[in-house]
Amino acid sequence: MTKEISKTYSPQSIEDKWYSYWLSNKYFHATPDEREPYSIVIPPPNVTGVLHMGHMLNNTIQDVLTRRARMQGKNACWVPGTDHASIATEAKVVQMLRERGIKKSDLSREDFLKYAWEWKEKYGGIILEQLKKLGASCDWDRTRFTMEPSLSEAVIDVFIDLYNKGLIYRELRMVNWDPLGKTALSDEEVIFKDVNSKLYYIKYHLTENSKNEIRNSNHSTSNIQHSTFVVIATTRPETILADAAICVNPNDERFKHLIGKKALVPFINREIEIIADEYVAMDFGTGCLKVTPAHDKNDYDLGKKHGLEVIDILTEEGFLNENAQDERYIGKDRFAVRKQIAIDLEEAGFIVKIEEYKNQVGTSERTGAVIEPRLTLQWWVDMKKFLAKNPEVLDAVMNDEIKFHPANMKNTYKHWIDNIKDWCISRQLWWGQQIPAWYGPNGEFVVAKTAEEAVEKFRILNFEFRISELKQDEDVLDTWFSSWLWPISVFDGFKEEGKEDIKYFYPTNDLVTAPEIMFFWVARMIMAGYEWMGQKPFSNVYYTGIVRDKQRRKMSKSLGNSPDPLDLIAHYGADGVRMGMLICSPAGNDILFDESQVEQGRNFANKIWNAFRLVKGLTIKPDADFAADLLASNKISEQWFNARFNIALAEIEEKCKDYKLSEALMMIYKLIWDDYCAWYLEMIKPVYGEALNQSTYDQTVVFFEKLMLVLHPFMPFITEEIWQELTERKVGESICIAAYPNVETYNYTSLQNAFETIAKIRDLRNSKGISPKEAFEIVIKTTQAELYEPYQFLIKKLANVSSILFNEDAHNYASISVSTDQVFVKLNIEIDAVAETEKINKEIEYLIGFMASVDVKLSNEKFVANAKPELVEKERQKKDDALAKIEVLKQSLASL
RNA sequence: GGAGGCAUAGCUCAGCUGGUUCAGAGCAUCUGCCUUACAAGCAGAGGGUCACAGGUUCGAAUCCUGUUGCCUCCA
Repeated sequence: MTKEISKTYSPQSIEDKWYSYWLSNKYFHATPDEREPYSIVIPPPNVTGVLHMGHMLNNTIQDVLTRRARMQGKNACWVPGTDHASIATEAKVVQMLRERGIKKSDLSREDFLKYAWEWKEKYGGIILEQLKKLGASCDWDRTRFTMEPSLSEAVIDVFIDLYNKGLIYRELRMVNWDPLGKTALSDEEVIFKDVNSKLYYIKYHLTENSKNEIRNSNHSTSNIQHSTFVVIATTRPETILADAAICVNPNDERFKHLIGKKALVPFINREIEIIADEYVAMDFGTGCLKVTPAHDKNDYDLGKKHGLEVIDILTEEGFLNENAQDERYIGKDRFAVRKQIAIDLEEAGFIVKIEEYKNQVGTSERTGAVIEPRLTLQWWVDMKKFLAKNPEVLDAVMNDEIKFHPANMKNTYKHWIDNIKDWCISRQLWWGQQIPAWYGPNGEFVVAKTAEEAVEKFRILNFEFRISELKQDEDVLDTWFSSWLWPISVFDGFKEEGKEDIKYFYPTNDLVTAPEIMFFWVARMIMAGYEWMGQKPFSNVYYTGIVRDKQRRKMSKSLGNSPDPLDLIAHYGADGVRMGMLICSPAGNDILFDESQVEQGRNFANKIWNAFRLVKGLTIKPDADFAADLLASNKISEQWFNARFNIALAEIEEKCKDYKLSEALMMIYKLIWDDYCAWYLEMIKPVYGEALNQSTYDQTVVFFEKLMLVLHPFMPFITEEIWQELTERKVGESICIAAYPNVETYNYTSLQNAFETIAKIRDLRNSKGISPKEAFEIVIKTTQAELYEPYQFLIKKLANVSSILFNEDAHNYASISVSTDQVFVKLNIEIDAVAETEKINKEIEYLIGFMASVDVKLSNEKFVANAKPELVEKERQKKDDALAKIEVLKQSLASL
């Protein structure tokens, strides 16, 4: 041994060393060539984001897939990049400015964007640097950003294209309004949360006229109350100031006489009519519904139907405006008003009762603000029309042209597609692609790429405007309106020239993402793929789970239960963290993250490291220097492991094909730890101070290399380190681009009985408290000595046995059963004959019972008639084996 | 309210078209070992009426029905 290898594996220096080696050799850079392509586009993280555990899981999986493909000879390309995340980033920039004492409203659009770009240059892309620590084998030369000029241009072109195709329209509609972000949101960006709130029962007095009319009418049947007021129930008492009507069900006997009468809104005494519509549920609340068209989607529809006035009492920040009429509330936040008005109503005697109530409120996915339905002019994509034009969007998923893993996600996808709503794509923000719509002085508009083109388009419509008269739409597009183009735009698929990349790498192979963005992103990429490429964007979608803590809570900053991935890597090494994340995270399942898993990963790395120490530390001599029986025994060991390896490799490939990566990794783990380390290395390891024969050593190194190749996609760093050290490598060689092993033919040698004998002897030693250093003599009673004879050397070595005899007298030995045979062990302590007899009798008893159950089956005519013949044969075999076993046991009894 | 899913060892999960590769794996636990690659280790062991109740079948963890509990998505 030339140099000392440390006893524990220390990943830190090794990881940095190899990552920069990989980068400088450009192993991850891919350009089209004659090989089969393999491509993945990264789900672009927010440009200002930092790496969290979800990213770790997601990107580890992508890296495993990419590295496997690369080693399997494909031209693998994993495209990294970031998303401009309009609302999230803008919110961060606004906050940064506020901390510096600058208000967004005091800035011009241009100045604000200058600050935003500065911020992006400073903090953007940190996350990509962090991914390098994880070992991500992205093609960094291809790093893209959704707001870089060429990608933005694609977004604008796509908008114009869709507009020209009649798939985009502008309309005044009720939208989800985020009062914090001061922008509209799509339905997908609204998260519903359960809240405890109160249901207020509020009196609305009837007008004097109405009261008189009721008194004078013939409605005085017994079930009519002659109240002078109606009672409504609401969870949002502040919105009474925006009420436009009260609505009852026309079939509701309690209120029939009130229809057409008028009531007064408390405090402001606005007269509102009592109208009738079957929409009102008679059994909810009081049966009287206040109608507030400006602040509720359903009320808006109801108001439209009945021609009601829309009274909007909220500002874009969610404060009450002049329309609220009551001085006490104007200019105050809606939640403050809710509290105050409840008190005021109560004092003024308008409150009948207040109940505890559980309901759901929509909140903004990005800012967390409670959503207000708000009537605004927005841009929409007509999704029904879009899907009618592209039926493949649903079909491809349903017929597995695009395969979802796990497959049950298909149902969710279908449900969403079947119930699709139009997509609100305009956002009242500045950070993003500005909508290419141009307005003339009187509100007339055209959609055009530039002001010049807009002038031209207006001219065609017979409007003569100068550029200075035109005003571009203030809004930007939804972030997802750029990310849905990602698999196309990262390969410059919208450009006229330079089509090599898109032709070669599109459609991509795999997409790895979280299930919660199936609608936001996955579905829309599929739409974009068929609309502009006429092809699916990817063939497989792997949905990862959500990373939770041990108590199943989501990892979040506020709970403080999310470890910093970089700290974990620093502690345990990237390989350890990757292994820990993947070892128990089947596709679609949430992963319950616990640091002990990462510890397991680190321990595994250490185990491999020590196997490496052993192999490197061996002294080697030519085969000629060794006895024939030892060489033969080593050959057997080699043959056995070779078989094990190939069997396992076939299974691993099967699992990977099914995207069952955690199961594949578990198999590799056991292959290395149990088969290679615990069995194989122990089998061939020379006794202390002696050498190993050359041919076995060579084979042992080959096995080790193959194991490193198979493990490399999962644990890239340690495998590279060992692979480089196992044998001489040329400059520029790397495991990254080494060929992945293929399943080869093998001779299977069953060491089953030998292994069982070893295990049982060890157990015997253990249970009797005998030191492993004490050697035993054993006698094997069997009719199949060939199952043991060739492996005597192994049995002696691994179980510390001094001599093996076959079918000799074994009086006063301890006995153990191995398969259908009986092995007798000479212990240097007194055998308790009574206890031994009892043990054997128990075994016989069990076998008799077992045989009886087999007999029941075999004597069942229907079983024999219906079951597969080989199954019946198996049952017969079982019976024969049991009989043989009983015979052996009886003999042992006799010899005691 | 609608849709889908899950329930197997203390924990996380495998168990394909029903039948000895059917009750399995890893971790955790327990016992004994510092046996010169590794105590981040070695050698072993114990743990489950496969949620409950029916049904189909010669045979059910597996198929069907219902019940209960949990989760996810949508409204």
